[in-house]
Amino acid sequence: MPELPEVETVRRSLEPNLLNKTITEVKVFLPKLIKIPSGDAEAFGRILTGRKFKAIKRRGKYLLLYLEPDWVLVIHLRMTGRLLYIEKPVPVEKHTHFIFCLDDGNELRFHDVRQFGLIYLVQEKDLETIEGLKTMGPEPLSEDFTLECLKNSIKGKKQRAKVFLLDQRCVAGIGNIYADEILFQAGIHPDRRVDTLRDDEKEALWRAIKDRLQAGVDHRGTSIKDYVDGFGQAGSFQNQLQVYGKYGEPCPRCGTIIQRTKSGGRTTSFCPRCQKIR
DNA sequence: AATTGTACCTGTCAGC
DNA sequence: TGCTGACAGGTACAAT
Repeated sequence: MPELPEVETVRRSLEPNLLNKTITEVKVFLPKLIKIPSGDAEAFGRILTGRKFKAIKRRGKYLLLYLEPDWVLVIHLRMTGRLLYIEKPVPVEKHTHFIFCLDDGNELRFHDVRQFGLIYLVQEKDLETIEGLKTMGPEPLSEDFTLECLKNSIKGKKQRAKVFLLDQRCVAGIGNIYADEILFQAGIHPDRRVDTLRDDEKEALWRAIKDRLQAGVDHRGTSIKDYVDGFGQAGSFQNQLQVYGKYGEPCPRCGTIIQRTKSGGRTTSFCPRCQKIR
């Protein structure tokens, strides 16, 4: 589910509520989601209890909750994960797998219908033991992500454009929705090999990556089924989508029927006229 | 080394 | 009203 804009929206909604709060109790209902320390709910709860949140960050699609003095609770929401700050008494739902009780009397809950979410508890010096974080590509909304940076990332690769965008080692945080929207805006066919892109096309791709992800953040994410922010609020970027999930409908730019294919095992929607393979 | 397939789960929706 | 199969914002791992 959540891609960079959704995870960033969750981060922003949680940050003011968690900063300087202390965890008073941890309830674990599904230990298998704890990857480090592997399935160990007892150690997980023991280490977290009594610790205070000192920073709430994001890297790609990972949320990084920093605790004093040097622990990091790393959470990946995968497809259907939700992190919710609960202020009023709410019954524990069927798919609530973790509850972090806070010293303000409120709770942080992790909820995940499909149970794909991943949770790690590591010390700061060990963040790189999380393979996905260690190999993560550049952060696309940072100032460091220049056109040159994208060109460097493309260098030596022969992937098709859609697969390239979905590969977290190439660029961080892009998933199936934003990949389709980025390629449409850039006018690039999803099956185009990245090593055949001209300079002007690389620049269009770079601009579209920045523009579509920023637009997603500005609209507080895309809520199609499950995604909500830390307050349970939906985003609105689903109203701005041009091609994602719109196969069979006319292209908003030229009216040609949007086609559907598979790239890297994922359903892909694109306009065969605006996104020529060339 | 790079690519493709499969596994992990539950829920929803279309078609019969 | 079932039942079945396809599909869903993702990635880790095995197989090729």
